Amino acid sequence: MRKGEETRTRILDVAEAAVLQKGFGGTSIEELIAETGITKSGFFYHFRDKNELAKALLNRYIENDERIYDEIFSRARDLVDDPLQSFLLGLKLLSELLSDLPNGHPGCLVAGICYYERLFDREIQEINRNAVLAWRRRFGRMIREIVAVYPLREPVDVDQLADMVSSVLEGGIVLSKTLKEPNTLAEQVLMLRTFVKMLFLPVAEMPRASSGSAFHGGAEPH
Amino acid sequence: MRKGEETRTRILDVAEAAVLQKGFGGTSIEELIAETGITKSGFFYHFRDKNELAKALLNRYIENDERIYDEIFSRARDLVDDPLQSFLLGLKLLSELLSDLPNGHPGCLVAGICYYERLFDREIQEINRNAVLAWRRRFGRMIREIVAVYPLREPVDVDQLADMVSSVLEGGIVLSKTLKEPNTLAEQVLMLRTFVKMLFLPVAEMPRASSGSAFHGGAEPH
DNA sequence: TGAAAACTGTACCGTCGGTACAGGAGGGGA
DNA sequence: TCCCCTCCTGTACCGACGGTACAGTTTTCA
Repeated sequence: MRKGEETRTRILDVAEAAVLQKGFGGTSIEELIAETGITKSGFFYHFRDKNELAKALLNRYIENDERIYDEIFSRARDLVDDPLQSFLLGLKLLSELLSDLPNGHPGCLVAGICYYERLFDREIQEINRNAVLAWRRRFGRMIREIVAVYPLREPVDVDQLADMVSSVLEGGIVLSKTLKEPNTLAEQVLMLRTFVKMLFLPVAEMPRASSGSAFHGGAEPH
Repeated sequence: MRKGEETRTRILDVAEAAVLQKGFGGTSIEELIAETGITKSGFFYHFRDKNELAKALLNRYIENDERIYDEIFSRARDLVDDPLQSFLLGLKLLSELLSDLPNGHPGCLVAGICYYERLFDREIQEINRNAVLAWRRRFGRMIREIVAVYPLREPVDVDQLADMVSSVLEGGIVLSKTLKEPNTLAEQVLMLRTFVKMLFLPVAEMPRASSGSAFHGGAEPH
C-alpha cells in the first residue's frame, strides 16, 4: 500500500512536468515509464489508461492549487483584519510567490486541459469546470466581504470581478510562458491589485504639481 | 497556383477548427485528410510535416487577429477623436464582437501553442512570442496616446497595462471555454474597460444616498 | 507463512506521423 | 504539338506509441 502510493506519486510528478511542457498529446507513456524507471505493465497497473492519468493529475493539481490559495489568503486574513486590506495583501503575497518561482510558472493544468478539450471524457471537463467555479466562489466570497464594508466606486458585478482574478492569472501565465518573461505574471497580479484598490478606495490626491516622475508611463517616446 | 492555394486553405480551415478543439497532439493528419477529401500524399505535398502545418496555421491566425484589431480600433478612432474615449469605445466594440460569436470564442492558437511548447521548433515559439509582443506594442501605443492627455490616477507601467489587455483576453478565453459560458469573455473585456476608465477619469460622485441598487455586488448572501 | 499488493516480461494489435517513390491529370507557354 | 510544371493519387513501408492480455515474480505486511 505504502510502496504503491509512492510509485503512483512519482509517476504523477514526472507526468505533471511533462504535460505542462508538451501537453497531453505530446507526452508519451513510454517516456514517462522511462523516466520513472518503471515498466509499461507497472504503469498500467496504476492507471487504466491515459485518461485516468489525466484525471488523477488534474485532481491533484487542483487540490494543490486550492491549498496554496488557502494558505496565502488565510495568512493575509491573520495579518490584517480589514477585508479589503487583507485581500490586497493576499494579492501582494500571491504576486511575490509567483515572482519567486525560479523558472517562471510552469503552466496551469486547467488551461492545458481546456485547450485539449475533446480528447477527454465529460468527467474531466466537469472537474475542470468545477475548479474554475470554485475560484469564482472563493474570490467572490472575499469580494462580498469587502463590498459589505466599502462602497463600490464603479458598478461592477462581484462574480465578474472574482472571475477577473482567474482571468488575469490564466492570461498572465500564457503571457509569461510565451514571452519567456517569468516576471510578467507577477506584474499582472499587481495590476489587478491596483484595479481592486481603485474600485474600493478613493484615489489619493497626487502630491506633485508637475507630471509625476514616479510614473513609468509618461509621455516619453518609447 | 490558384488550385493549390485553394486546397491549402481548405486544409488550414479544417486543421484550425480541429486544433482549437483538440490541440495539436490530438489532431491527426489522417483525420484532416479525411475531412478535406485529400490523400496523405496530397497533404505532404502542401506541408512538409506537422510542424510546418502548425507554422502556417499560426501565421494565418495571427494575421487574421491583427486585422480584426486593426478594424475595431481604427473604427473607434474614426468615431471619436479623444484617445481615451476612442480606446474605451474600441474595448466596447471588441466586447460586442466577442459576445456575438455564436458558440463562444473557439480558442486562441497562441495560447494553444504556448501549452504545447516543447513539441515545436524555436521558430514557432519565436513567432508566438512576437505575436504577444505585437499586442503589447499595439495597446501600449494607444495607452501612451492617452497618457499624453490624461493624468494616470495610479502609478502603473504602460507596457504592463497593455499586457493586461492580452492577459484578460487570453484568460477570459480559458474561462469561457472551461465554463462553457460564452459571455464570460465579453464580460471580462468590459471589466478591463472599467479599469482603464478608472485609471484615467475621475470617479463620478455617486448620485444615490443609500447603497446603490444598480450595483450587482451588494451585500446579498449569494 | 501466506495472501494480497506491486510489480516484471513478453507478445501482440491498430493507429499515427512520416518517408519514398512512381506516376498521372491538367493547364500554360514555346 | 510538345513539354514542363503544378498538383495531386497510389502503394508500400517504417518506427513510435497507446493499449491489451496474461502469466509469472517479488515485496510487503498482517
